[in-house]
Amino acid sequence: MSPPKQFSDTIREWAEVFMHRSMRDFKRFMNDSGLSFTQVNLLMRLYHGGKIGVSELGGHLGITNAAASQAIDRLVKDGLIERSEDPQDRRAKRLTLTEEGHALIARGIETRGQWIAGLTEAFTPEQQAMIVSALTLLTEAARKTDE
Amino acid sequence: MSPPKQFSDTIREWAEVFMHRSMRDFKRFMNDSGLSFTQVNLLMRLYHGGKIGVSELGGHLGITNAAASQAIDRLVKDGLIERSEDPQDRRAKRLTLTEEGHALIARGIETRGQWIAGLTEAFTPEQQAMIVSALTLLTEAARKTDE
DNA sequence: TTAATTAGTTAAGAGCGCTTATCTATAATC
DNA sequence: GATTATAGATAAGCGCTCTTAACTAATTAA
Repeated sequence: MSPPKQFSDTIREWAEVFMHRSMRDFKRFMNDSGLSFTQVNLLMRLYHGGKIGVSELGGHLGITNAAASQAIDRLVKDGLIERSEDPQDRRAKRLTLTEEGHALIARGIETRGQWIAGLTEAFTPEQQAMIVSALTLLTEAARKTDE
Repeated sequence: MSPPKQFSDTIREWAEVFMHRSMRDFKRFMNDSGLSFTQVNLLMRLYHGGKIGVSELGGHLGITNAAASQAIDRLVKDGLIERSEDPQDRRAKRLTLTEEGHALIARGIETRGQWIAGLTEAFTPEQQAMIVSALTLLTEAARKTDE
């Protein structure tokens, strides 16, 4: 097999397996936490950081600011988000994860991490080191494209 | 930093960045295709292969057979799934992706693959080779745990 | 200071996706 | 052949999530 073909095949297979797995993980997380896809998405965005308002958050999620406001409402009631006035601009709201909300997402990420860690257990230390190097490169590159 | 700490940190960071990115990808795919999370999940399961019935499919998705039946109904109407009688057991249904359904999911996987491929472009050939090796190992290991 | 803009909320209504309960049809068991 | 079990579809109903439209309040521009 020629090198470029091997390269794209590898990536495609990886994408297939991991997309499939990711769906299962998300579904499980949604069921366990009782949250919708949009809600998890929203919490994730807040976890990822950066000041963000209601409308902008809705924009990222591809929904109207009305829908975002309602979704946030429910998450505030659930105690996962805190919504307070922005002292700089009293029209705007500051959205932050509560301790509980932060812990919830952290747990989700941790669970996913454990799965990967479990995958690598059977490998030799050399292989594990290689995987760590590769994932480090990919993570850095992904962070850069995150704008 | 001690080696084991570095290992778990690498995995956790990777999980964080890629979970975040995966959510965005799924959301975009859902919006573009006009499908719900459950529907994409369902199509993905069929794409992944293996004979599977309505109830079992629902079980995998964590929903009742009634819900699965309804979801399938909509996908059949959309022309993404074919539902035919199983000649072996006429109570059961054979569920298969139509050409259109298959192409839709393949396109989603392809898009994701392109993103990864784009990430690696900036790397040296040696780094790319390492990433390919690492992903190959991870893909194989993940396939094994997929039962 | 008045007018226009911006951030967010609220209200009404539509549709989706889920549940339980009921139903039909086929298959397996006695 | 009669009973029981299984696969799936259908119905009624509930709650969630989205939309558009109208609203309040704060900020910016004229």
